[in-house]
Amino acid sequence: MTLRHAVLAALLDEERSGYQLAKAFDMGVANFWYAKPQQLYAELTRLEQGGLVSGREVVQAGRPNKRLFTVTDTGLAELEEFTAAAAKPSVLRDDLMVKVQAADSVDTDHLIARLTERIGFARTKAELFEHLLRTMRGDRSEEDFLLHGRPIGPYLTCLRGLAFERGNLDWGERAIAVLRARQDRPKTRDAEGDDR
Amino acid sequence: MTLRHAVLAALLDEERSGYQLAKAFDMGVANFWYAKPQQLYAELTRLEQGGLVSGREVVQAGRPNKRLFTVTDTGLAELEEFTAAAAKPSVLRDDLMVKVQAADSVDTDHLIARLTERIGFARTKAELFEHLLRTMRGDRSEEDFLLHGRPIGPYLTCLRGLAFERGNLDWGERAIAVLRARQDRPKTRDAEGDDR
DNA sequence: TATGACTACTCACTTTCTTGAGTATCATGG
DNA sequence: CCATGATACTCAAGAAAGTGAGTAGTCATA
Repeated sequence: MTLRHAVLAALLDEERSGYQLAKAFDMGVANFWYAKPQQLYAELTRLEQGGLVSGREVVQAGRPNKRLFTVTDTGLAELEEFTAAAAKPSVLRDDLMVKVQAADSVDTDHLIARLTERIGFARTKAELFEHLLRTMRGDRSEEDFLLHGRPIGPYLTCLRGLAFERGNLDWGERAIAVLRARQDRPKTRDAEGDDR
Repeated sequence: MTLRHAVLAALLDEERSGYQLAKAFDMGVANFWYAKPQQLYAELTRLEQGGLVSGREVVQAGRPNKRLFTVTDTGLAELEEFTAAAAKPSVLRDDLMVKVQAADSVDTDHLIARLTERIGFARTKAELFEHLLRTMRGDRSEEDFLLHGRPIGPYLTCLRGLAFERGNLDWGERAIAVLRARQDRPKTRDAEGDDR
């Protein structure tokens, strides 16, 4: 039930509409969580019913009206409580890992294709994060921003996101190099005969 | 529906019982996926019904009998197909990120406590992975293993797991340092009054 | 003038994940 | 001799997450 808290956290520094949230959570700009629009609208409804956020209708000319949501004091209290409780250890849960785990039994070219995809994706995201970080800190240095800038939460999660994507990148390149090298020289020494 | 494939991948290099799988997936030794015992038993049943794995009863003295599962050719084909399809971009989905995202509105000491927990956890896992890697490669060097050793899949995923945990570690320490420094000097310069 | 793209959102449904409880046997230690 | 813990699983229920399809108006492009 963390989507709930992720939404609260996303509304903290600015009131937003469901649609805006949807954009952010879908594009992965919200580097700390991911969700589909439908989930967000549903969650916002629940949060509003529970009094954790409050929405106000904004009438717009030339486009549909929208509802902007803000976190209430109850919502803040909920977040506080959530933070006070132990976080569950994060686990990597990743399609690509499963595929690589099966590397010995599966077509190497396919695998390299998947890794290449991932590298491209990681590179794009890394650039996006770098851009976001620059935007957040404006003209000051990173050290300066980390000490005095605001909001610091999004900056820190963005840093993690960036490191994560760089990790994807490095690992992906390494894995491809390894798989290629093994492809060129399929069997040597101890790898003779069998496998499965 | 990737648990399905994760189970197949885990059965590749050795036949295993549901119980063994459960241990591995629960402890996070299976660094590429995570699942509860009940899920695994359920999944194994489904896989067997679909003919993707086959189980054989092993009668044991002094303890309950168990069923060991192997991947069938159909199962291998399924994995192959799975690998051929594009992987969905992995996303960080992590309680702790949500908490840090809310850093500006939430108690800093709580947050530091959560980060400290995570660091401890990451350190343990990193050591576990290092140990696993050493065990897998035996007395040879990493380069040597990467080129000639087997199975290579688990080694590669383990490398990713290790890098990931090191990333957690570094980031966690950085974040704590930042939060502490800001706590000591809560408002300076540009941070007065307003924010963002 | 219709085609697609963007804003803004809703409904209904399915799959997946998580939780809690329960069964049964054997080995170990106090 | 009784408690604890490991092995080896099953059943049932619920919460969370994900999917597909649909509505409806506006705007720019072709």
